[in-house]
Amino acid sequence: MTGGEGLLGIGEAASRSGASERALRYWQQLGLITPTGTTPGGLRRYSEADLARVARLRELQELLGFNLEEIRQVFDNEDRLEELRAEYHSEQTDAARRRELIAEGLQVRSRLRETVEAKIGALQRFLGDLDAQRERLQRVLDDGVPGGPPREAAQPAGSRR
Amino acid sequence: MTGGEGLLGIGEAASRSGASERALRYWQQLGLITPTGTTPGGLRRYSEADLARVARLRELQELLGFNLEEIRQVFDNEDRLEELRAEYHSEQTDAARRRELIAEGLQVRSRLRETVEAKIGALQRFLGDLDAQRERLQRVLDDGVPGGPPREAAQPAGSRR
DNA sequence: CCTGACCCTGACGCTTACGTCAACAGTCGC
DNA sequence: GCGACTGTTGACGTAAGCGTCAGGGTCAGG
Repeated sequence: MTGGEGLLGIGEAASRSGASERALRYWQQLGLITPTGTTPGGLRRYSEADLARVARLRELQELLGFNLEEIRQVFDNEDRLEELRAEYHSEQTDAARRRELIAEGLQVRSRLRETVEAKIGALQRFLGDLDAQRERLQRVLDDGVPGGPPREAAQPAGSRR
Repeated sequence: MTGGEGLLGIGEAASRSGASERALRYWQQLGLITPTGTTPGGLRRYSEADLARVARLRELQELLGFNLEEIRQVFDNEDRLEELRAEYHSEQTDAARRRELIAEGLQVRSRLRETVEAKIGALQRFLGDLDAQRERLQRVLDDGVPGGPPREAAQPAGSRR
């Protein structure tokens, strides 16, 4: 076993997360992924939570097409929510303040939700166009290829209705 | 009016498509967008069809997150379909051959369809996670903020079930 | 305490997708 | 056929997001 505790060296963290060591260091430089611990000698030690954060980063990057600056904003939001949760748990936080905190958490998620939904909508329009083309070709095929030729012009999505 | 015919100079084409002149030239260099015509002096002249192709390129780029190489492949497919359509209309093409051509057209679209659908699926998982978080917070809010604190750990999508 | 595996910090390189500028050429209305 | 505008081809610049060294330091096992 390599880890003195449950923490991983950067090599293991890299291979488990699928990212490169260079990327992990770079993301740390940007303040995106900070390893939970460091050895006295200055070696990075990653926790499972760190790996989860890496996975999330890659998801935002590849699925949503966010750049690292946008991802930083998302992370800032989520880290803010962590703070809120901490304050939420504090003894000297009353019910009204707690409602505020939760409301803010909801807002942050709602904003991200809209972005995601817009993207899904666009992709679905795209898919709809594709299906329309497919169906037309399929009909021509089913009809035993009659005189009616398949007409088509490559056009951008959103052309239905 | 600028155009001798229905064709546009690169400036007009750029401002109408929303792309830059530089981008149009660059895309042409990569073989992605070739203006329909050129003047005897070598000036590019863009047709409406060219603009549609530009719009499609930008869609693939921004919506699907494809890079120019991937877009080139999509365009190659579509251009192949154009050829197929041309052959389809030819007099000396018999019914069997036509069926083949249509079948190939369907295949090309099906492949692209899968890519798009995978992406939509991933985004929907993402959205589902987001909604789950929202609902949990909302419930806590509706329940008048009881003792049960909102538990949460930022985790990658695909964690439902 | 020593070796081998792992890791550190610069620092420069590279790719994609254009932006920008220079120097020159084509087009069009009058 | 001239001026104003528009366009052309290089060529170099740039920004993001890392890759890839060099020249060391760290750590666990024996």
